[in-house]
Amino acid sequence: MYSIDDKKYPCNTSLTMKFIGGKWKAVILIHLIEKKRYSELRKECQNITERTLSLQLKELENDGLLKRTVYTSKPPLKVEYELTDFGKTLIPLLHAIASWGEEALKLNKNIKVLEEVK
Amino acid sequence: MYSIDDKKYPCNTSLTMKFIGGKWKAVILIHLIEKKRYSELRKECQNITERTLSLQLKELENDGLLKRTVYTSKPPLKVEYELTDFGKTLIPLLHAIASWGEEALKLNKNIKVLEEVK
DNA sequence: CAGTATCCACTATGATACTG
DNA sequence: CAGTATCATAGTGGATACTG
Repeated sequence: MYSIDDKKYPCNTSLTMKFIGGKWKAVILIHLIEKKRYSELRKECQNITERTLSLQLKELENDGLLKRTVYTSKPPLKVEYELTDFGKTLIPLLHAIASWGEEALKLNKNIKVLEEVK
Repeated sequence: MYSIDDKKYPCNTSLTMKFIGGKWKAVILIHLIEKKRYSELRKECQNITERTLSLQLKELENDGLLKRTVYTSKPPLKVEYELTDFGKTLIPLLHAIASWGEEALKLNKNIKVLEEVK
């Protein structure tokens, strides 16, 4: 049994899910394998709202998985996000997650492929 | 862009998280690498409530990841859960998730190890 | 540009008690 | 034994408008 900030995680698996679970975290992390600006990230994470992206980025930063760097002092701002060394240890896992998604596509006939509706 | 039952998933990664995301799914799945009865599973997934376990199992069954078999017609019931062939394709990923949890334990000093309080 | 503020809906999770 | 029913709460996600 483990705990972080008084929340309990019964096993290694639940510990990992604390970091990458939820609807968006893994998606954000895989896009941040390459350092990226906020606006680029938003375009790539289709459907995510600014509010949600912002909240998730903050959590990931607090969890020590990524680093936020501000390059300008006045608007327009330039902010970049990138994985920390700790975050980088997730890269193989993130690739494995993406690969299984591709695999699932072949095996599960309930998954439909939609056209890019722009 | 993919969809399952009219819900949208923008990439492979989000597709995978649809199947194993959430607080408990990955934990349940990794315990079901070996076929197991409901009561065994409940003991092993510490802290989970019966209601939540029940709901999650139903979702996993609907998603085609596991199979439920009832062995008795009257109470006391004997029910076993096991991975389907599709579910078994997740096994390497589940192991990878558990391994990263162990790794994180070494790298992240915010993670505390609690005694088994029983 | 990179967010925050506000308000709201929906989903997930939980506690407890009960049943075929 | 293996759940379901009921009620309650917390967390996540979303729409829209606004700001340093």
